[in-house]
Amino acid sequence: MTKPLGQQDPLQNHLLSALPAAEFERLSAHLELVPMPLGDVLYESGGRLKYVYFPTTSIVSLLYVLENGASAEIAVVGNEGILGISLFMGGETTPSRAVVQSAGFGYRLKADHIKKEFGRAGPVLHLLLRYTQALITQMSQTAVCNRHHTIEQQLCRWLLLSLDRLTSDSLTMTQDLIANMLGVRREGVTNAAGHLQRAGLIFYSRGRITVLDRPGLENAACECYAVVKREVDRLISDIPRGDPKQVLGKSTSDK
Amino acid sequence: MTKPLGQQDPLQNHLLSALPAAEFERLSAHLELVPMPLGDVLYESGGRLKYVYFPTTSIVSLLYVLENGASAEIAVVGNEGILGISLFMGGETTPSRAVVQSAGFGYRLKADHIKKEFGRAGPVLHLLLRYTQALITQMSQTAVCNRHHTIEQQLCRWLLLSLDRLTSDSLTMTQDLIANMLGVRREGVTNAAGHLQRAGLIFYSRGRITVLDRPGLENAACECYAVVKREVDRLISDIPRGDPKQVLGKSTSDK
DNA sequence: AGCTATATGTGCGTTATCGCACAGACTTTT
DNA sequence: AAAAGTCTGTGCGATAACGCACATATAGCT
Repeated sequence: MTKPLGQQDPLQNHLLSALPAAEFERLSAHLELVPMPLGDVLYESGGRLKYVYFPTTSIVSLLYVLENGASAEIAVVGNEGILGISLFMGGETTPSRAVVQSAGFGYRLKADHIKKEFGRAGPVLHLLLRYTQALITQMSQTAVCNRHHTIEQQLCRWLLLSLDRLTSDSLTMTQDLIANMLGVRREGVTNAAGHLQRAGLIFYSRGRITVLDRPGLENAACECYAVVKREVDRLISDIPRGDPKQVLGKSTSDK
Repeated sequence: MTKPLGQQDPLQNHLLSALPAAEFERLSAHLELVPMPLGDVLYESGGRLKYVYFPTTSIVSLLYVLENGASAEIAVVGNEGILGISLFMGGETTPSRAVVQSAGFGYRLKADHIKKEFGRAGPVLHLLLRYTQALITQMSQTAVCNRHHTIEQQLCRWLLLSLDRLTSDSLTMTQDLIANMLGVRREGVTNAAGHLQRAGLIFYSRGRITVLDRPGLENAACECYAVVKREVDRLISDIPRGDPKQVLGKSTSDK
């Protein structure tokens, strides 16, 4: 299911691939390929981080867990991003938990290395901050979405966000797990998923969901998906490899 | 109601007051005192920012607005913070709107100045990033809160967060406006507020809310308030004036 | 083939919130 | 003093999601 080690490449991660060659070389010496199995907890709420992670073929959920055990996903991070931003933001810890939602691989980098690199105040810093802003957008949009949209709309958004971070058009995830991510009942997901299946948008069976009609699914999703995607594209994906001007965001600046 | 100009001081803002003297001197030459009247829109969704704002006696809400006009507050910023983080994060714009929720004053700084200061990669950068992380916590906690807690719990959280950013124990805000902030119906707020009043926790009348029993209110609030407060304290307030070591977050670092 | 885990389907009463309509109370204006 | 505007209270049916209980279906194991 997951690609063999031989096919892994740090450049599959969009942040790493957007770095100028010099920066990438410096970092790549310390990048360590790691398998990221389903359910793996990269960091726990309040825990001290030892690494940052650059997913390549895996997807990771950021979860907030309440005292009573209830939880909700506040963002999804895949090959477009990085995990462990609190390391370079300066807080060292966060009240969130990071759980691998879709098994795959990623590269990790020791805390010291990312901090040192960040301290150079060069393209790496600027790129990571741009990504952080995209992440902030995703979190905010999730907050609004939780307030105003139905389970079905949110399920569509969630499926699309997850699929965008994979190469395949199907993903391995039980309705029970999805319910945990969305912070709703499993039955609620069953209802919504059943509805989407009867509408011919998806097909699912025992923990495997396949998207049959992507445009239809986008149509059934709330605007939140588009807002998040647009912002990630604007802030990250549109940066061509090794263009430090753009990475620095100085193209229109008046230095 | 609001303090006269003569009583205003940039050091009322916790970020500015946490800066080492040298950095503060450099910035203060360009700080411009501005009144921030109720309802003032500091920036619009997608709009380009000309300034960052450091509130002193005002409170500002970050709102996300949906296509159908529905909205929800994702964070509150007062004298502990700064508005316009997307300027230094590199994105230039955000999909959120910033509205003055409680009239007062603040200091603003031209976009170029904050960017230049940020580019020095010194204490200002590190402090602003720490604050940004606190803001991220607030946004995330809001997302979970929207999912799992009742209107009454959220109202308590909101009141406490707002009060912490004022010197007084009462605030000027109609239930209609609060409903807009929380993204719920006005009647829902009326219900919850009536309940809190009958319980002797607050007193309100035509747009003026006074907290009578703060411990009681904290008790009626969900944990989200405490989580956000703890994180802001940890990341910002606990930094003594002009201790660059702490601001840089290097006290435990292994340079 | 049979057993067991796990995944999904369904029904039903409960609850929180919504949407709407309108009544009362207080403030400001004229 | 009257009128107009604003803020708050209340009632009622509709709806979305919840909590729980249990039925059914499928995959994997022995």
